Amino acid sequence: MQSFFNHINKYYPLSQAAQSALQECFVKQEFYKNDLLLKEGNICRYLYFVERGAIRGFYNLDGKEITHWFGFENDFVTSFHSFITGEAAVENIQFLEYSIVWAIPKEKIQSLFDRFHETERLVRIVYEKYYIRLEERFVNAQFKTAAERYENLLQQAPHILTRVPLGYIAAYLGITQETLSRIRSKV
Amino acid sequence: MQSFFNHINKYYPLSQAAQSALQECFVKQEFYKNDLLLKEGNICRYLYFVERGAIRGFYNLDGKEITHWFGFENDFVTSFHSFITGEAAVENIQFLEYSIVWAIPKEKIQSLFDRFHETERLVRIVYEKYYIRLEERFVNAQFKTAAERYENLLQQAPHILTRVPLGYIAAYLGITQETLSRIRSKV
DNA sequence: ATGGGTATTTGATTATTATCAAAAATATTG
DNA sequence: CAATATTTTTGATAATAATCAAATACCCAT
Repeated sequence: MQSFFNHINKYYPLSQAAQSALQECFVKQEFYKNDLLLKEGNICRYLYFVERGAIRGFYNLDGKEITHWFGFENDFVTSFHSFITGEAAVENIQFLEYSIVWAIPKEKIQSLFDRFHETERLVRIVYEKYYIRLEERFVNAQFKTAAERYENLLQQAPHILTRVPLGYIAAYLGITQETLSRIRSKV
Repeated sequence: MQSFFNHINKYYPLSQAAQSALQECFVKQEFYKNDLLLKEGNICRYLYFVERGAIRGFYNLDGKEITHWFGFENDFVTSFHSFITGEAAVENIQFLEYSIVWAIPKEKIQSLFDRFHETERLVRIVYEKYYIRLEERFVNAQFKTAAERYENLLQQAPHILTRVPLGYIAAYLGITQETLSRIRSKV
C-alpha cells in the first residue's frame, strides 16, 4: 500500500485525512498467471492499482484475441469504458504473471470525491496524464510504421518486451506476430 | 454563451454561483477561415469552447501537414499536451471557416477549481467522455481497415464530411487522399 | 535429460495502401 | 464569365503488412 501512496503523491499529495479515508476503501487481491480479472460482458465496477505483476486487456475480433493494453507496477487499470458508463465490458482483463492489485469500487471513489475535494483533484490530474499517454499512442498507431512503433516501444518501455509473449506485443503494436518477428530480426 | 451552459449542464449541472464565476472567465473571440488559433512552438495557455465553426489540429511530418483532429460546435479544443504540461505545442490549430469560440486561460480554470469543487468535478467528467472518445478512435486506428474507418465516420459524424476538405479527412483517418477517394468511389 | 506443448521464426503468396504523375472537376477571383 | 488556383479523381507501380503453412526454438514438468 505504501507504494501506492508514494506513487500518487507524485501526482498530487493528499492530506493525512484523505489518505486514511482512501486507504480504507482499498482491498488487496492476489492473482496468478492466466487468471481473469474481468470477462467481457460483465460490468467493471472497480478501479485497480497494480502493486506488482503484469496484466493485459484484450478483446475478441473475428475469433482472434487482440491485446490492446498492458498494465504493470504503479499503473491504474480497469475497463475504462465499462467502469465509467456502467455498460458491459467488451474487453477481458487477464494476468500475465502472479500479481498483487488493490481494488476500489466505483461507489467508494464517488463517496471520496464528495467528502474530499482533493481526491477528485488527484483523479483529474491522473486523467490528464493518462489522456496524454493515450494521445501519444494514438498518433503512433495512426501515423507511424510498424517498425517505428516497435523502435518506440523499445525505447519507452523495454520492460514490456521481456515480460510479455511476442504475440501479445504484436497485437498491442497493431501488427501480426509474423511481421513483428521479421522486424526484430532486422534490427 | 447560453449554448455553452446548455451543453455543460448535460455533463454536470453547476450551481448559479459557479456558473456566474465561470462566465466571467470566458472571453469571446471571432476568427475567419485559415486563421491560426495556435502555432507550433508556442505554449497553449487557453482552453476553448466552440460556439460555432470548424477547426482542425495538425502537425508537420516530413513536410506534410497531418490533420489529426477536428473541432465543431460544442467541442472543447486546445492543444491538450501543451495546455497541461506547459510545454511548447507540436501542433497547429487552424480555423476551417468563420468561427466563434470562448477562451478561458488555464490559471482561471485552476482558480475556479479552488473556489468551486463542482467545476473540477465537471472537468473530471468531461475528461472521462473525451478519454472514451479517444479510446474508440485509437482502437479504430489500430485495428480497423481504412474502409471501415471511413464507414464509421460516415455513420458517427457525417457533418465532418460535408464541411472539411477531403485531404484533411484522409489524414484524420490515417490514409492518403488518393486512397480515400478510391474508397468513396466504391461505396 | 527428455517429451510434449507453447512460442517464435521463416517462406511463399496475396491484399492493402502509399507514392508518383497526370487528368478532371470544382471553386475562387478579377 | 473567363482565367486561375485548388481540390478531387484516376492510373500505374512500389512498398508494406497480412495470410496461410510449416519448421524451428524454447520452456517446463516429469
